[in-house]
Amino acid sequence: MTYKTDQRNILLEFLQENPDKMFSEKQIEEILSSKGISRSALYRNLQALEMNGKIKRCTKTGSREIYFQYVGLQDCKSHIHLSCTKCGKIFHMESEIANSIKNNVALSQGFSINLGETTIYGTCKTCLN
Amino acid sequence: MTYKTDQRNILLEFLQENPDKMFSEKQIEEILSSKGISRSALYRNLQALEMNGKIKRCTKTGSREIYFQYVGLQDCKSHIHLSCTKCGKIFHMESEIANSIKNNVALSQGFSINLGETTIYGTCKTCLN
DNA sequence: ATCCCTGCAAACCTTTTGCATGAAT
DNA sequence: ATTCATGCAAAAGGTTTGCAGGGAT
Repeated sequence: MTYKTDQRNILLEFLQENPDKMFSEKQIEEILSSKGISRSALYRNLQALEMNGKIKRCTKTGSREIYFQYVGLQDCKSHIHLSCTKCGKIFHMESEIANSIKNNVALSQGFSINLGETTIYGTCKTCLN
Repeated sequence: MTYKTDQRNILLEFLQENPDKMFSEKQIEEILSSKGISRSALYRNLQALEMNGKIKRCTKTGSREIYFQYVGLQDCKSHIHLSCTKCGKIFHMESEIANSIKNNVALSQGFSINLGETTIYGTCKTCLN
């Protein structure tokens, strides 16, 4: 189905080494330009990674740019994502908390939360200080 | 400083009437095209509204588009939205439940939820049957 | 009268696509 | 041998900008 290529490895390794940081396409291209990866390959691979749920695209408040963040390290279908609107980072909510919220909402609202699809917006611990 | 124009009123009224929903620029343009607003005016006014903190730009998981959401109403800042992915309806979570979730997440994750900005996805009571 | 806003079109920037070549399987 | 990915360049799409005319104050 998919072949392993140098360009893919370069991109994946870079993203995996920086799982908590956010990069715009521009930044990624700049950083990886020396390693030999064309813009079209970059776009195509970013798309593929997004389809596979390995990366997420998001925005920062105040910025008009789109950022990518690696979220492939955990099983994202059983977690709620916490997205900080200040710095743009995405965090995984502990699954115990997520499940207790799910049960709470199911009981009180009759609404069944799809954990993997929902993102909660707010301000993260670091940005609160 | 700023003048009140027909175009601005059209856009603002539209957004205020749909405070829970997210619209792409394309959608807004399509909806408002009949009312007479040019694309450049739309872009400029969206930018201005964003600067004033009246609207937010955000992304949907899986979509490559940018969406705008009106967050200027006091009312919407105090509740979480529940969006049913089956029928598309949007519900307002009871504020008691929303607040208990907010406190729960603050304590356990150190993350301060912005209630008005977050939408939880899942299936509503009616669609579960 | 003095700004500011609009609409148009051009410019600009970002992303996608077609195609031939080369690599992975 | 077949299939897929790449790089290039062109095309397509999205956003910004300069400017002249028209409104808002």
